[in-house]
Amino acid sequence: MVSRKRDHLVDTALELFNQDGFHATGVDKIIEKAGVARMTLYNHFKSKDELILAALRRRDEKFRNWFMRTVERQSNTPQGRLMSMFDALGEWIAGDDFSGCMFINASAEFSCHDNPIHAVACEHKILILKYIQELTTAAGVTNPEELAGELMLLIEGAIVMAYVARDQNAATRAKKTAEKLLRLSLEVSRTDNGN
Amino acid sequence: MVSRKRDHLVDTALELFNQDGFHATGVDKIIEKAGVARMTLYNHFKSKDELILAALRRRDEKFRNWFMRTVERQSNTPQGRLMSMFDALGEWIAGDDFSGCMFINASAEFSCHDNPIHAVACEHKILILKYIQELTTAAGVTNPEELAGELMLLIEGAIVMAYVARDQNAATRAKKTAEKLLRLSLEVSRTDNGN
DNA sequence: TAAAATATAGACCGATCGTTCTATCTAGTC
DNA sequence: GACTAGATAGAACGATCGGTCTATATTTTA
Repeated sequence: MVSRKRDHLVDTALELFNQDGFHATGVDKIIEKAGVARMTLYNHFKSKDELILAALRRRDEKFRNWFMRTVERQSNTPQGRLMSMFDALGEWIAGDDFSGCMFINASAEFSCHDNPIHAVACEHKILILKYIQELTTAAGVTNPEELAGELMLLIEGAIVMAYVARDQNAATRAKKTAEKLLRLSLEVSRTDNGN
Repeated sequence: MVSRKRDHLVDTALELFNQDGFHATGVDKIIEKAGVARMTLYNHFKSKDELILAALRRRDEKFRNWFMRTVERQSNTPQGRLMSMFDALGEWIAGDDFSGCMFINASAEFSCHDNPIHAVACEHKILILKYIQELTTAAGVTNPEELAGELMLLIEGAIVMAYVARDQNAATRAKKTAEKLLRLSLEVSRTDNGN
């Protein structure tokens, strides 16, 4: 049996970390909100850092699942899905509980690259990038990795501008730009085939 | 006379905040590294938050000055300068003391948008964007605001990918992408003039 | 129903947090 | 040389931090 207390603890911590940050969220607040005894936390996790890691891993799983499912529900073609990414992005950003990207935030608070917390954040970004690469490859462009890297820059940039500078149009602008870049990649692709 | 103690305090705090983050940097560490008495800090600043604000304001001033000076030294034409932005970006990212963008990091730790600290971060991003808009306008494209917004996304995305995911090529990729977008904007511009 | 595992409340730990106070000392001004 | 403003070291404040311990209660499993 997988402990429901443990799950609930991770979910609660996730919410608080997302809202207020990692250092700013004390253990006391977490156990109080979770309605759980202090020792229950420490029986499931060696330390607060371990709880942070567990929360980030859950976040990674939930977010990527939601992202991919949303993208793939909105469109059936690879090209369409590349564009749908930015609709999902916009939906996320417009949500009430949007507090930026938890992994960017985690990296900000745990700057040392050797820190496992930073490593999990790094891994998350790489997994997102890999997913985009799958889509660009399926779209049949000749430079799938290049295009994926470009779209990744747009996504991360939009997250930052939406969160830090409260730019309401960040996702829309990113999408428009992505359309231009996709079109360029397809033109190159067509040219190559025509040779 | 402007207090040198105060200046030194701000510089020291700036360095520590950049390295280790805001919550993780205690007042004790700051005064110890600055070689200054505790009350000297509290005579110049009402609170740690005020010191954080002062540090961020100095960072904004120093960074923007360095950025604009570097860009304008490297090229004389508006178009060249738009591209030079990404060389400066790459130089910054490759530096030993690169710990991501302090303003993104500050936003991560002080998530509430009403917080003056978050507000300063927001202002910084807007000022950078305005500078890019000046360059795109001078470059004579028909969509200067649009292009500036696009380039801003690329810059912020590159910062994030370089810091979170340790992407060594983020600035280079951003530059290549920027070249494509600039070319598109110039083509549109030429087309418009030709009508 | 007995045994084993898990959760509970709450006291307690030492460390650190940001902040204040005091009393002494140093530097610059008249 | 007297006065003033600023800086000093260091004790002390209450609050909170992450983490441990214990003794009791609840649940799960056999």
